[in-house]
Amino acid sequence: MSNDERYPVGSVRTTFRIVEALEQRGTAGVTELAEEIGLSKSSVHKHLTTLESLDYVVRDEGTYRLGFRFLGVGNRVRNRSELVSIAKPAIENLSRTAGSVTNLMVAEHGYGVYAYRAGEQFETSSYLPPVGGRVYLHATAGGKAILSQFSDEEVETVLDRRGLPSLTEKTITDEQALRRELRSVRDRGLAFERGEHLPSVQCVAAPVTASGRPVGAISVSGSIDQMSGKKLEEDLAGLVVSTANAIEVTLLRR
Amino acid sequence: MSNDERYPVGSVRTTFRIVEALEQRGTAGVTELAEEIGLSKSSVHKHLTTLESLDYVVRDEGTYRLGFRFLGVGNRVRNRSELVSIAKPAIENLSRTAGSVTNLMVAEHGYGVYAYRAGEQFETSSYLPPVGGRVYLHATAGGKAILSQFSDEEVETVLDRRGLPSLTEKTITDEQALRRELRSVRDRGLAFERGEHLPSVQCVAAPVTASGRPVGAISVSGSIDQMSGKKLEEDLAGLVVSTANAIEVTLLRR
DNA sequence: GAGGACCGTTTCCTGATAGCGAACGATTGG
DNA sequence: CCAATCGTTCGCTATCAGGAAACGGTCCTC
Repeated sequence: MSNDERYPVGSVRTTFRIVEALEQRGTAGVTELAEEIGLSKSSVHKHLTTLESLDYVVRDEGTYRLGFRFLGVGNRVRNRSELVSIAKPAIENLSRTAGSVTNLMVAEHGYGVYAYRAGEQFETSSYLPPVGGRVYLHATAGGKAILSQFSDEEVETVLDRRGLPSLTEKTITDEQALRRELRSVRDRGLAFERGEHLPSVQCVAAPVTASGRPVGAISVSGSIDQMSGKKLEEDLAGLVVSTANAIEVTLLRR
Repeated sequence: MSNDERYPVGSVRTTFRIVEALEQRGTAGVTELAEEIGLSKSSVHKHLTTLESLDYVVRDEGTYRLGFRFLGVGNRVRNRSELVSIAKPAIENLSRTAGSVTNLMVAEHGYGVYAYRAGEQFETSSYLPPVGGRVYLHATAGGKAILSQFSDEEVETVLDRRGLPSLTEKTITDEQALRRELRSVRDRGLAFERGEHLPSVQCVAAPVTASGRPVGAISVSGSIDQMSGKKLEEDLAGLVVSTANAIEVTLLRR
């Protein structure tokens, strides 16, 4: 076992390597997984047997796949979050008035995670990161909205961990440029995303804070031909900010 | 570690014990978890550190909670399922025409799992099992619809594993009575649930099969005062059956 | 403000075990 | 019909998962 300081229980790391390989492939066999992970067949088999007994993996005629139990855990995590339950009706409203996809993003481990989304039916053309999916904070409107409320040191920690990878030709990859952008976001209370994450996706977001700390961000996204110019920069921007404010007020009154 | 044949990698079982304890509590400390699981504080701490490095757990000021990463895994599992992607628009339609909550249930490890739900806004009063939640097959309309397509031996396997626990005073707890009920469900292609799972919930479901095997069930649920008599037994029943049939046809044409 | 109780964390040790290699049936396909 | 490949089983052994105890910090309490 790789005895990294960060993974004191090596076999847990192994198991989640297998889980993540299964997550990517959808369905896979023992040999296939063993080769991918670089483990012996027998070890992989032991892990799969254990995971199956725990109901996290389903054995289907000599092949394996992840079970729906993960869906249960994931939904429980989400439903326990006070922020999500408060933001849910708010962004559903926002989605209806804006006629666009709206998201709640939270930050975790230096990534942004889409915790909830409404109005998926408005976006049929372009591909959006799935709910629960992790994205880079520096390349998304919601991510920049959250980062803008972080201290300089906290931003530094995120950059050290995740870097500034380029996702499209418009992604901000220079740290000084990002710092400038974050100052502007902080001043306006608004973040825009213009093809920095996905080439044809535009986005506007506002941070949600509780007692001075950022707890998430509200965003509206759409394809580049759906929203631009005044609609994006004024109409949608105003809606996003007022929704974020409404959520903040409700968070206080809980 | 308990050296059960079914859990060849004991520490994986330990880790998921911790995950499930965290899932129930929402947030917990090391000592609390160690007492619950019956493990030493240092071991629990090692597991939590590992899980945090893997981004599945979040450390928040000396206390721990599950991360949203589980939501990502769960959604990926769901989105990979061909049945879900086909059933999704169908049960959304069904929900609108019926004006009720509709569900897609699949069977896993002898339990029923709600894989997808539409029209949650129609049900504000009574509590419904969450999406991803696991329920007993013998006590739910969807579960009985699925069981009705199982062979006698398969039903026996499920009963051996999960038993026939009583959930309300109307739950079927006698095996012979259940077998009779399943025959009736098979004959009609329809299953009803009248307070057998939750006292005030009524439900009607139809199985979805692919090449003779049950792959899931479509159901409509509502509180007892919303649906009963003719509405439940004729109108909704017909809609559920035709939706299930439509899904079966699409499954064939994939 | 001193004491104590509790917390999360770290350290060190040791018996249990995670991972390995090899062998075994079952299945497949040339 | 045999060769290849699959999932599975079986012992073995070096490793490590788990335990006990001590540590440093924080929060009450008196």
